[in-house]
Amino acid sequence: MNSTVDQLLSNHFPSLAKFPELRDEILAISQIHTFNAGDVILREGQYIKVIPLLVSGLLKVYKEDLNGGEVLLYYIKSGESCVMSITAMMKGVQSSVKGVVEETAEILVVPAEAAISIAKKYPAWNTFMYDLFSAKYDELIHMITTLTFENKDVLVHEYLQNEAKLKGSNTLKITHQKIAKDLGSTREVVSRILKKLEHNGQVSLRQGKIEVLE
Amino acid sequence: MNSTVDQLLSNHFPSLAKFPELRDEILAISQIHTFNAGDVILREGQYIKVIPLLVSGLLKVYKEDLNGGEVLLYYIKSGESCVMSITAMMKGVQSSVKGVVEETAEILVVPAEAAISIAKKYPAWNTFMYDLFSAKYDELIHMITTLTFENKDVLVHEYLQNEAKLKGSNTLKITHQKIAKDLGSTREVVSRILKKLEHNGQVSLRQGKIEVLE
DNA sequence: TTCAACTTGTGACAAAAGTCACTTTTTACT
DNA sequence: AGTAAAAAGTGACTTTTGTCACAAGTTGAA
Repeated sequence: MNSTVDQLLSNHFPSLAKFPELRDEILAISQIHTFNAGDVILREGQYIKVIPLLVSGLLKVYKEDLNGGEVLLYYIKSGESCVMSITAMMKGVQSSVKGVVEETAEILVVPAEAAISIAKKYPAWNTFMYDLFSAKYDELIHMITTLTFENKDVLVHEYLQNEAKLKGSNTLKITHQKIAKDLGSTREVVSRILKKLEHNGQVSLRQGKIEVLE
Repeated sequence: MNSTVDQLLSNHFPSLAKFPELRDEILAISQIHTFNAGDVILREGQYIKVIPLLVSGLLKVYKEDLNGGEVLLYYIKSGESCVMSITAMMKGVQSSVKGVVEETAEILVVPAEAAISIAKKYPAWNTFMYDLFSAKYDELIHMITTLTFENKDVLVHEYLQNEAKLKGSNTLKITHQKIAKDLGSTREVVSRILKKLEHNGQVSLRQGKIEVLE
């Protein structure tokens, strides 16, 4: 029984699934849920009751600003979990970020208490988390260097390249307004940068659609 | 024997020291070293051979830019360790950041292999690391929101407040040039912002010295 | 097809940040 | 006291980013 979840775990979280006891324990206490694009699965100020293991789809993690703005911090893709949920859970504090489903996501949901007990028993779980922490640190630090040393056109370009890579398509269905919101900028600024990128042959623009050429 | 290190561990890392076996294991394999202001104890591209536990003093962690610039990412203070060292060590990759001693630092040095084996045996070690990861995440994310939503004057002001807090004094011995370098900006820009802050009564300026008033 | 909603374009301007060249002040030392 | 080095001030200018107001285009549904 439960062979489907078993397979999902083996396919998408091999570093966890290769330890039979750990795998069995996760299978015993987790449930699979599907969320749709636009669903907000984690809100700022919310307490962490579950740890998500993303089997398929794509999430975006945002930090909200006081004045209604928000910045995209990083993505969570298949085979990953939410580092901010982990740390908030371990400390028993509220989430300081927002998690939004970008592409229909199948999520293996592990109850928080179970995750804590697993973390104590299985080094592999911690190793998995360390790797994840590390990857997200690198992303945050890269973002800081881009914000510090580069102009917005680099920020926009890297955003588009990231989107293309994570969505597995160079043709993005996205508006200038959405890009501006993700980057904490304004539509006009993004529009002008996109025109510049198009002029440089880096993208090709159509209404509601951007093709990433390089 | 070794009662000094024992005390340092108990005083500065209570969450680790309260577990006798863990404490003894750390004492058995760690050494205490003193570093002076200006010492670079971790370089970009360097492999991680030790995990530092900071007993006293203050470190600054920088990300270097291709064009000779650098940004201050966060501080490491007494009772903390270096998260980037931990993650780089666990993954066996080179350091992507630079660690510089800001104030004379006593550091308990744990060999990397020992740290790995400790992490497997003692949940408390991992809990300590999770807390640390969490704290540094918060700092990085706050930096990203400041860079995204605020002007440089807020960045400079927060920098000064941080320096004052971490150094335990509202009178900072620092030049405009140094601030500019830490923030990845230029001296003139920082000088003008400082003048503005002084005009607002938030700081008081003298050559090579800044008093943080609020 | 025709309109309404959404999306993008654009010019004019303001504000913020960076650059350059040079002066003035302060400090530390002979 | 005199002086060189370091630190800070400053004006003029450029570039980048943000803001505002409105025009023009695209799209999908009635």
